[in-house]
Amino acid sequence: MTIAEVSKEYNLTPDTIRYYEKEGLIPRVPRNKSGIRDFDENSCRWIEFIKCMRNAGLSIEVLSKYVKLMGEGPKTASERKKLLEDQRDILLKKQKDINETIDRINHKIQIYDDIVKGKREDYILEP
Amino acid sequence: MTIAEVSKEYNLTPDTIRYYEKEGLIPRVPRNKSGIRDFDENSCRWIEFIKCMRNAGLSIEVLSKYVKLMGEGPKTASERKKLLEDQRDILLKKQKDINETIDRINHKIQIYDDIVKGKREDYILEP
DNA sequence: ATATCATTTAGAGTATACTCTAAGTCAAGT
DNA sequence: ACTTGACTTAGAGTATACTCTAAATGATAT
Repeated sequence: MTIAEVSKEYNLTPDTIRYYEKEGLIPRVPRNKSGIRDFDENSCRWIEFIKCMRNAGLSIEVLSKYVKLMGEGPKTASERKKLLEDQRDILLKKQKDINETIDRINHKIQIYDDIVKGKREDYILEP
Repeated sequence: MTIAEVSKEYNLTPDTIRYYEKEGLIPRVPRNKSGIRDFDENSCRWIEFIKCMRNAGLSIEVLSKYVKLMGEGPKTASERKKLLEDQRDILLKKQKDINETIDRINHKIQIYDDIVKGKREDYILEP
């Protein structure tokens, strides 16, 4: 698979994919004789995995560290576990923050709905 | 309330608070005769609100827009409602992404736990 | 009166994560 | 042979959100 195909498949620009490889977010992608990347299934799985993690907000630095540990073999398993636990805890916190914010926003939407329908007066400058 | 007190109360640096005011994330804070900010209850409520929104990931640009609309009075109520609905939809998507990622991470943690306990072999370079 | 300390501003600097540019290589089509 | 078009690289540029610096001002303590 060429970088253009992978780009389309995962909706990431070729630049981003190359950047991810350079930063070590995905292990070295196989190349053909002229040095052009030829993504195999494993590379694609990595890209999908990294995209998922990035969508949730994990940093380039953390993901790079994780891939590095993967490359160092079984002896890093417990360190990888710790890293994932830390990131999960951060995501659980983020989940809480987002839930709280959604609730507040929904409450405000309700108020604006009332205002728009003339059932309520608008606020002044209060949040 | 001085900026130092507000900084402590909401765990934001004075620089960040000044930056938020400059970018219009909070309406103009009252000043004393020598030009020093003297945060009243309304300013504090705004800061708490903005902090909550920023924690959930709403951008400076969007929040600045929202505060600007607030300042323009009741006629912008429906525009504000639309803005909040858009942001809520983004947060709902983010929530989904995070849930998916937490599930995947938990699954991996389980696998690493087995590996660390010698119940399973480590993977090679698969995500 | 003077030193100390918090505050103010404008504007420069930093971190993160891309995104673009320029110059070059290579395979395929005409 | 030559153009086209996709790919390559290093490195510069951009967007976002702070964070720091420097110089000035004002209130308080000695």
